[in-house]
Amino acid sequence: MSAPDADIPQHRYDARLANEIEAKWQDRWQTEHTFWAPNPAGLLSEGFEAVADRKKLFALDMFPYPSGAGLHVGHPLGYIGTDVYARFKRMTGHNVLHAMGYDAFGLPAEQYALQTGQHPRVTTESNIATMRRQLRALGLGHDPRRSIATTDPAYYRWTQWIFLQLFGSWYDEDLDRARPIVELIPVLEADPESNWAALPSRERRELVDSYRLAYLDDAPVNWCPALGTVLSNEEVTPEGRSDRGNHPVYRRPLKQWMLRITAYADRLLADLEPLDWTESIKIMQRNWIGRSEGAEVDFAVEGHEDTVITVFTTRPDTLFGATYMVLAPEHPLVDEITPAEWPGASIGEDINDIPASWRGLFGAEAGPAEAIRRYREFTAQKSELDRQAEGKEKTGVFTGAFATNPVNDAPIPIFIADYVLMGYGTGAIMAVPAQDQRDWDFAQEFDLPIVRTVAPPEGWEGEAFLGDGLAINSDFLDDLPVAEAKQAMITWLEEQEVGVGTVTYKLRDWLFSRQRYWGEPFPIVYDEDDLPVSLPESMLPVELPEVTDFEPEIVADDVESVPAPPLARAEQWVTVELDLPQPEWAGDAGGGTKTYRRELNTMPQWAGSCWYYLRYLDPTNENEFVSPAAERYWMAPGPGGVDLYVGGVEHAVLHLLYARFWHKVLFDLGHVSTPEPFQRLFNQGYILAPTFTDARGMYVEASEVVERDGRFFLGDTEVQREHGKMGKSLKNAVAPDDIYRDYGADTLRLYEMFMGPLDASRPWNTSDIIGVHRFLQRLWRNVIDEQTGEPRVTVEPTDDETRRLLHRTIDAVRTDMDDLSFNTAIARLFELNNRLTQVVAETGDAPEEVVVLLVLMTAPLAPHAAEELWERLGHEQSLAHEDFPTADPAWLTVETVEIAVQLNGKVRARLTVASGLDEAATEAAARADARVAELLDGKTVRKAIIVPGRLVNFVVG
RNA sequence: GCCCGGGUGGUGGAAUGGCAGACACGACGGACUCAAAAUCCGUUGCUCGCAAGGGCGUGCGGGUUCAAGUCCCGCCCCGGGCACCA
Repeated sequence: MSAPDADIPQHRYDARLANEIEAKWQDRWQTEHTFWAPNPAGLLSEGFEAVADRKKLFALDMFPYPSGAGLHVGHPLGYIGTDVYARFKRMTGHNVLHAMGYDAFGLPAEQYALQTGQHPRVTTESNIATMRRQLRALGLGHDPRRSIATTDPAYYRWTQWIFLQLFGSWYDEDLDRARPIVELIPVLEADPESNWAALPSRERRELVDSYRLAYLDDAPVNWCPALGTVLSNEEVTPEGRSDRGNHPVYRRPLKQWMLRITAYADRLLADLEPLDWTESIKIMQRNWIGRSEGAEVDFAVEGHEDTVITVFTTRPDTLFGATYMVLAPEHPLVDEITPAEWPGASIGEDINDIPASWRGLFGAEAGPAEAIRRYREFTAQKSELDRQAEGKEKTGVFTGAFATNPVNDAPIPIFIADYVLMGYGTGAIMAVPAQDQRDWDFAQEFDLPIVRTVAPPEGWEGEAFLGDGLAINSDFLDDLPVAEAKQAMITWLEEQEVGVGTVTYKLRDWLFSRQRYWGEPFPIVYDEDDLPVSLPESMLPVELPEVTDFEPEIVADDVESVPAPPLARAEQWVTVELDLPQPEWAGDAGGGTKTYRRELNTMPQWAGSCWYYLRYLDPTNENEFVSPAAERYWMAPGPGGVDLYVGGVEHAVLHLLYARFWHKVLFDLGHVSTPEPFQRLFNQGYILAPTFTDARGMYVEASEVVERDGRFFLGDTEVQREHGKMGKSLKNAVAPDDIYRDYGADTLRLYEMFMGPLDASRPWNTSDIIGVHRFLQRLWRNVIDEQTGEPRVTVEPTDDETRRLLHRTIDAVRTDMDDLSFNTAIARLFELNNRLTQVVAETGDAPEEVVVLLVLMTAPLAPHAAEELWERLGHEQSLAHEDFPTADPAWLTVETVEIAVQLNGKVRARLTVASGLDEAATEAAARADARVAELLDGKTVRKAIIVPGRLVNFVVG
């Protein structure tokens, strides 16, 4: 770059020429529709006959959010990987679908609107344009007709339609699948408990609503009054404040839309097994679903004949060791069971009969109710951070009530404590300190009895024993190992009707509404009874109303204030006159034109990304979300689903779980033909880069830091180097545009693929880029005369050795490409090209038989340069659909091989022998070698290990 | 704390239990050049040795095996996930 232009040959492959070539081919691919993937039928079927006999391949990237900051070089790693794979598959007999769309709803555009008054749609469209430009410059082979944005009404119309499918169905536990809601009515009619026939219309609707896969519930949400919105858990800091603005965030119940994902817990778990995903992602999903087998046990409360407290336990076998009980502080039965006075005090005995610690931290004198009230106050104001900092420190308070242990009728005290969570199991536990460490810690703190019911191993000096052992102190369970004891206890509980074997999940139903503007409106209105009514399909899409003021309604910064979603500001839109048909089963309610109130919440950002891959299949269909023909063609063959899905591990749980859930609902309702959406999932690594922090620990702009003698400076101040994921927040982003400018897009593609295996994170190092750039330059120079720009190839056959390397390379590159091992594929191409460079140096020309195949092999990785070489070699058509080279088996064999000769496992000599020798011949050849004979001289060979073609190991005495 | 990944030259990385370090960057030497850049050729794990040749070497300590980066056991460190889930 520093040399004067006059010194550079006009046709050298440098950044200038690369940019020219790249712009040219990006235009040609666009005008020639090179990457249009034909559907079998319908609007996008043009050209299908030509590929009808090919296999389909659906390669997919995780849906990007078009950020205003533009891309950095870390973003496209996965996109390049899928593009290389897609191009390779296109050259090996596949009809390849590869497209890119934009997950464009979401908070950043809305917050930008708050600051500037610019409508989120304007911001979003501008961001999408920027991202399209940056991705186009990478030469990605996407079908441009299939590029969609979630914010497009023609797209979110179908997101709303899918919501209507969820709203319009229920989960049949007997058939273990979702069914249309109309099929619920006969079930309710047949159920004597439902009393269906006698129910008035409103109660029928409420009953049916309680079965829907999309239902309304009072769910606790992260409500931030200062920002006027709910926040996702990710947007709340560990201190319980808003990530943006540091405002207080409160947990408070609000009526919210919920999706019944828990109905699918078992299927989401079981169907994970056969998928071609990494085990670690499967484990993360399994943990998130959190299936636990155990039992529910009913405990009677002393003095309250009609009250039972149900606990969930995974260890019913330890019931004899349950010496107390704990409820979550907010458990609904707490107030009911709490007596007016501490036991003992009421009959004139000394209040001090109850250990002081049981009576809580404050307010003991005023009785148990006050002690509980104070404890609840104390736990409510504890932040998440406090709770973590306290670690095992257990707090709680005695309710004053006792329960009866059903196995031995022993009275056991009932406590409340914040180590029991209302959100899991039944919100109540039987505490077994001998077999549970948390219960042990609590028992120590509160001087509660500990009864071992599983014999710990000899010499056990630990506290709670969680391992397997024989039951003790457990009457009819004694001497049974844990698994058998569990089963025996469950049988007993069920016989006595005081418990039942059951399964519990950590997975919660999905809170699906947000008090935001920039999201999909719900296709729901409310009638005069405040019950939800779905809008008919013909009214879709429900378009976002235009508002000019995005400022949320700032209300008092306290827990009680009621949120007003931004859509409430669209006053003309909020109410609507409609004549909506009532379902027959709802009886005589409604009908006729009425005033309805619209749902003012919007859907969360996950909604659009739950099904975008299906819309890629048939993006312009105005009658269906996807045509059955297109869906079956691209999704159904083989094991079913997307053939390759590449994305970051940050979506290991939420997106992948939500999308699988929606897919299963659509599957149950007959809209898609496979139970799982993504057959093969591949997680690409991150691009890391050095970060620099100043004395205050703040990140400084990495590009402005200079190194001097191994130390780093920003101006005159020294800064500390660390490493982190590349990104705006760490101020270490490298823009792809800079790399295009200095080297070209092919070099960037090749570098990102060469850095290391696709699934590993790797540090960005701009100085390494020159290596892959040199490869392209050398390849170019081997094919093209740098002075004239004309090809310099010969039809003369090459030498046998080069030809063998050529075919070995083809063989290896094919395997590597299939395995997504692009870094080793590139290394193979380097080797072949280096050999070609030697041949050119020796003979003055490049043999065409090598050049043609090398160019084709390079094409998936560096497509622009390969296309240009291909054209200059005399081809008129793009090589995108050419056949990838096939190795000739005749040239994969070698005449001689070098084998190692070891003595006692150490290599002492190497020798060249004919290939294909058997063991005896190999040993004979080794012994015949002079050097080996010398080594073996005077030694006794006790054993000889022969690995033909590899090595001989003489074990000598 | 629990559950996953991962520790290989100066650097990124490569190796179906069978010759550790392919390929690339960097460094060093050479050719070309007035010179530099670019390009091309060579050397490059550490170490002892003039050499021939030897010793050591894949986070640490053991083990299995004719043979271990790879398999087993016990640790250390780094990255990620979950976290009072009964």
